[in-house]
Amino acid sequence: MASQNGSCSEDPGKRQAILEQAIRTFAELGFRGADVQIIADRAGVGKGTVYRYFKSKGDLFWATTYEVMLRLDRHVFQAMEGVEGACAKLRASAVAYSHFFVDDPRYLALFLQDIAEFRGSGPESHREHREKMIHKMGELLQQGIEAGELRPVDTRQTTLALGSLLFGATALGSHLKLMPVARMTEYAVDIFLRGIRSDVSLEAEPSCLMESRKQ
Amino acid sequence: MASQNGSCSEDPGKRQAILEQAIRTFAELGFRGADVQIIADRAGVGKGTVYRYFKSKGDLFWATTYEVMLRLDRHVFQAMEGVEGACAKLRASAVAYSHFFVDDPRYLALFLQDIAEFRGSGPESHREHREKMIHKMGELLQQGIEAGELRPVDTRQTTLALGSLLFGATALGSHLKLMPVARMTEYAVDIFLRGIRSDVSLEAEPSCLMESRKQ
DNA sequence: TATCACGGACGGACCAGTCCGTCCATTTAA
DNA sequence: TTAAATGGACGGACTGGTCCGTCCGTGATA
Repeated sequence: MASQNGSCSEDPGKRQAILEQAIRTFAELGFRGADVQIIADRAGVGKGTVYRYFKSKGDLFWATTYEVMLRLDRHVFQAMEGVEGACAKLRASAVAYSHFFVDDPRYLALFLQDIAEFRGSGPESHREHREKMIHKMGELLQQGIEAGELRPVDTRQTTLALGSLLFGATALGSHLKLMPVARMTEYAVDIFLRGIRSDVSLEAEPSCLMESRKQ
Repeated sequence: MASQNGSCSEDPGKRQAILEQAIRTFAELGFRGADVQIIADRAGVGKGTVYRYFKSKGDLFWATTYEVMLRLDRHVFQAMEGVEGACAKLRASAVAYSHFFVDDPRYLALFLQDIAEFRGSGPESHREHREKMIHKMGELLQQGIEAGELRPVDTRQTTLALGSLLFGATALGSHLKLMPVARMTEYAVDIFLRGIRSDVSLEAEPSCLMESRKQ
């Protein structure tokens, strides 16, 4: 994923410019559809220069998905700062997650490319980072359980289930256009939360789903 | 999606053979990676023959995704036959859904191609069929609500949320290989069900998630 | 002048869709 | 019943175009 460097001196600004245009171009045209020449043109460099900073087209692609992973990570965990309570934190993370992809659909396109084209394979670094994010979410759940706000669920499985829900809602929602993604996500997360909340917590603060019973 | 026919006589068997090999090849190599020549070779016909049965490579691709949609539909709704109760039916459909893609990963690859490459666009027929499936699931939820087994949730939104969960669990699960897909799906659906079950139904038949409280 | 980052022309591989000659099944004529 | 004629389904060579990765000439810098 990293630039292979060798002995040449590299300009981080130029590297970043190429990366940024790669995100844009891969998202628009897909991995195969994206001509490296276009990325070079957009970044204002020659094609040879692209190959100086990145070993191959594939390498460049991995660098872009890694970059987006980092951005998603920052975005989601920043959104949880200052929020109190496990349920509220989870909801905040879900909202941030869906906004991340709705605000910039290129990111979603890139992730889908990754999965569709490369079956989510990719360098070890990607896997490691993913594992780190899963772990962080797991800890958050654990705190919620210890605080009595959540039932004692399996934290890893629950994290993966929540991740699946968010990914599915975002991917399907964005593409099938059956309903606004943000609303869809919030609704789905509410159901999910009601499913993992402790009964005590449920009585204390009924979810919006409960309210619909009045209808 | 349909073969454009014109005035030539067509052999349904040959069409089916081409379609079958197209599923296989698109799944293995992706839309762009799949050479029509390979599909032709595998189906035991000439390349020209492929273009006799399908207007273009894209047309052939739509025909394959439509075919898979039909199979998924049959598979899921067949699994619900003879099952009593809304929750049990939903669980059965979820299990069938995940099995459909786990048993034949080509189907998942095809769907992901569809979303990644074509942004879920595609002929009107696809949209219509999808809408029909959503409607059928919605009716099922409605029956569960009327029977008092489920809380009075919005059936369409809930269907979409469940669909998102299933899709996400299958797609992420299959590719990230973090956990067996079937187990992941069952777990996620249990959480989901607990979130939409009526309290009465919950007391009567505690979900497996409840049991984990004993730990 | 020597060094080196850089750009872009180029080689070669690959592929969608077309088009024409072949071959087979069916029909007509003897 | 056999032989010739006809039409159209079929195969695959071919064309026009695309795109990856390399390599070499150029211009900036020290």
